[in-house]
Amino acid sequence: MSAAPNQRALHQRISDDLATPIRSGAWPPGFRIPFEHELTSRYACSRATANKAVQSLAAAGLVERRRRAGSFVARPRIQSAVLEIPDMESEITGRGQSYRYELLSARTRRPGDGAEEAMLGPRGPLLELRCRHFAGEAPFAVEERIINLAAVPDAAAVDFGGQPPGAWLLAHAAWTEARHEISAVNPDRSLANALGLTSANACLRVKRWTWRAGAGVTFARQTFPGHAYDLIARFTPGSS
Amino acid sequence: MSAAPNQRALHQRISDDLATPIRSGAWPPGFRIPFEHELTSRYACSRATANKAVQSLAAAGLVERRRRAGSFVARPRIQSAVLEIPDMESEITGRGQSYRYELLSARTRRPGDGAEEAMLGPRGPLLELRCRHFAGEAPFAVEERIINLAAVPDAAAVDFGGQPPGAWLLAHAAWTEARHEISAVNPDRSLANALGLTSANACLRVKRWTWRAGAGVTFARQTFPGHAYDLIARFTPGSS
DNA sequence: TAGTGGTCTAGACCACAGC
DNA sequence: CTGTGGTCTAGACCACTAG
Repeated sequence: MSAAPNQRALHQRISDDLATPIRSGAWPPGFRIPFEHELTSRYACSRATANKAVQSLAAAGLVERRRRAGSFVARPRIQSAVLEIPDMESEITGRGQSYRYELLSARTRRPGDGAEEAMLGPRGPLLELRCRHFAGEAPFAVEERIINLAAVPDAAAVDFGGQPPGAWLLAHAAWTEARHEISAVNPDRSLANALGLTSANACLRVKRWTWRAGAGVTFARQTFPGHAYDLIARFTPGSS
Repeated sequence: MSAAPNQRALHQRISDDLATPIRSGAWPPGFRIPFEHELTSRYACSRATANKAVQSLAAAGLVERRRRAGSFVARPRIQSAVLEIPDMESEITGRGQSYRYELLSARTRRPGDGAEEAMLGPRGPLLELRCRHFAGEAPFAVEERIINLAAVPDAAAVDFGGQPPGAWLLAHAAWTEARHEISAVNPDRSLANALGLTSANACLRVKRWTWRAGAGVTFARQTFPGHAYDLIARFTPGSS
């Protein structure tokens, strides 16, 4: 006995056994799941193990625990979901299309007073890039990016004609916090032109700021033709 | 000794103490955090407690654990973020604007073969609603909704002129799984009219499907004027 | 007040990956 | 082979709350 998890830890098995009827709906919200002491006898385990199993369900939002009362199936709340933000290249190749990347412009400049870059906080000289991603022959997105060279000095020497800034940054600039804003916009003339659209065509815009240790690392504004791209968000309580 | 967590559990304190230098960036990705046995002596606790502290950081994605090697600060991966999906009313009142709701149409019909409702799976008679949410005097969103009466029979008797379907469903129809799609669209004439726009104005569209026990509960398609609404998504590793 | 979950311990064996 | 994390136990005291 004791640790002998050939396949699956016991606490994991208990947790799965409890999660199944919850996810299937067999145990409705408010249903009282077995007490820990019941689990200890049912599974012939210590209470620490039973506790770990139920705790993990609570952490996943599947159950709510109340002292003296027991643990109860939680009502899913609609307030959040996990948004998948795939890498541009894998998103495109995942659809079976060929991926191509093109640098449109690059320049170094001093920090300005735009609201978007101001969210990065104090910043040094900035590398400003404009590039385009293709899915097959069709433009898939235009990406406008600002890199804070004070936070990522190495970026100044990189040739972003050869690789997308997102890929390089992912490998070379760790961040600790990120924020995204998702909106629908009518592209301005320059953007519409780069995407092969008119400004009457709705576009999906994703803005992303990343910080490290409170200092802004980079800001990206990606614009997708509305007909070409959907963001997917899922919420399955307790993906564990 | 033993359980005496007046304020904060010891494992929580250890976890916080470790998370601080990670989040601040003082400990960079790849940095080896203290071994469990070091924590047991530093905090005068058992290994189970130290383990629980570090485990929670691993669950939050802040650290990666490797046998025989130790636990290391993880590199944040960009692939997902938490999307906040606020309730329509609280979203509007949260901006200091008054909220108003209006039912445009309601009818019961047999299931059809549309792709969106087909995602709900097998379904009985459907309640089809069309309604409008206002922020102050301005239309904020049009919501087109399908409710599977086989899954939520009570909905047939509800007066949705008085309350938005989302609010009623939240209270009366639990779900176990949800999926969202976010896109940018040009509204058709009817939609543009309801929103006080033209079809040249980009709109943000959120589609949401919810299921319970594998059976489709409801489908909602919300359309927002692009200039009026942004979705926000955050990723801060280990919000614990 | 009784009983649930919350937390902790001191020890143990095991699996596995570095060395 | 060594040492780390992974897991487990048998017991304990405490905090909170439902009744």
